[in-house]
Amino acid sequence: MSPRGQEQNEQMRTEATEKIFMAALKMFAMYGYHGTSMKQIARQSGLSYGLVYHYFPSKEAVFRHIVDTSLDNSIQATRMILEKPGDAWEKIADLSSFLVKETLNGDSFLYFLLILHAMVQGKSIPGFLAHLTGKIEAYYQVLSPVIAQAQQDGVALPGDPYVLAAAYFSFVQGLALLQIQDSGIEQHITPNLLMNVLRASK
Amino acid sequence: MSPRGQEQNEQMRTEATEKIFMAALKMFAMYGYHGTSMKQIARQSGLSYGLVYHYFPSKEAVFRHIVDTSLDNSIQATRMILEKPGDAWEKIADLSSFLVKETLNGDSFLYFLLILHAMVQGKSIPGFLAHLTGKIEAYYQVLSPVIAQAQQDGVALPGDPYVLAAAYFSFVQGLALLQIQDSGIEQHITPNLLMNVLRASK
DNA sequence: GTCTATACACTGATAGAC
DNA sequence: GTCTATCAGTGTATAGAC
Repeated sequence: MSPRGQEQNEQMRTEATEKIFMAALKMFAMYGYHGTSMKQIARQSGLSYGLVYHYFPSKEAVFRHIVDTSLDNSIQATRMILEKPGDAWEKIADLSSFLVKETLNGDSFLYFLLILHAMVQGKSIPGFLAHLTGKIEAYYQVLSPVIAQAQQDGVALPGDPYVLAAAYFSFVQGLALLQIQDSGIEQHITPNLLMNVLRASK
Repeated sequence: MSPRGQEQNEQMRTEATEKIFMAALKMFAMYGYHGTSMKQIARQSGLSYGLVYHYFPSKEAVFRHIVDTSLDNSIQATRMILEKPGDAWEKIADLSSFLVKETLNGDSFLYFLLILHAMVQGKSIPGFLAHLTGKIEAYYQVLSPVIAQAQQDGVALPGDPYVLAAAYFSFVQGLALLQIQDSGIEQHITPNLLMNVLRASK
């Protein structure tokens, strides 16, 4: 049999995939699917070109994996914030704070940038956009019941909670676009401004 | 000299460039810069491959021209709406109505899709993002004085009008993203929802 | 598991006939 | 002005040595 233990083998495997994941996330988030080459990913990861193809069958498979994982992580983080105790509007305030501070300026900014690229370029990858849209709708469904509660409390706008959730996340994506421009304006975006999309008029 | 009259020559020229423009707009708006090839543009325009290069020196030149023209048209349309008589909040209502109805669902939807691609892929075209950001800031400057007036009227949120203008247009771009998903939600977005980003709390 | 070398299709751009 | 043919470079993916 192999002189390497099974667990050591496993470790090499996960280490390599982790390196590929981080490199691909960075490159795809910055330059998009068509703007990134497998050569760039290999170089960024520090591994050889062929090794990337040892772990992933194609460039598209890498992209799908990165996008799926990023979305799942984002949804999970959102779900945890909304599941904490407190009234509906407080939860929305917490989420908005998280999104503006942590996500738009912090480390997980790459996630939102990646989703941006995925949505915009989804049409050119057959079957991808439908898959992506399904995942994003799961996002809406996490937020909409909280919005419905806030409506009952009289603090959120009337209207279909699902539509409002979609509008809210659209605004978040729009703010990620603002971040790309790097004009300094994004520093002045407050959680309050984001919450305004959902706030009742009077 | 040439058997063709000068004006006839001119007409062929403008006809061809117009065809290239429309084809490139459609392709770039749908598939982005890196996702579109010159072959596709030529095919879509109905002209030959070589002729595209007769009118434009490079793919990048085509892209820059399309993006610049689209942005200029959008800014011009916005300026015209905001210059009409009426109080500040009415102007914002008119603009929001225009953006939601005409732009996000109408023909000029391609413009916003194109800008989306341009911003997201701008990093991979040297010097392009800075140029683009400059143009978009002109956009903000058209809207911000109207917001300032609405603040004096007590109907708009307090805060830097320029930042609010940036947030407003970010939301519009976010809604264009929603349109890409084609889930039907975008049909339920109202001008009122868009205006909510700027509306005073109470 | 890791690497280098290579096959093969496609892309941007050019040349040159008409 | 319009077209086809072609070049040089790059991209994805694979083969095969270690």
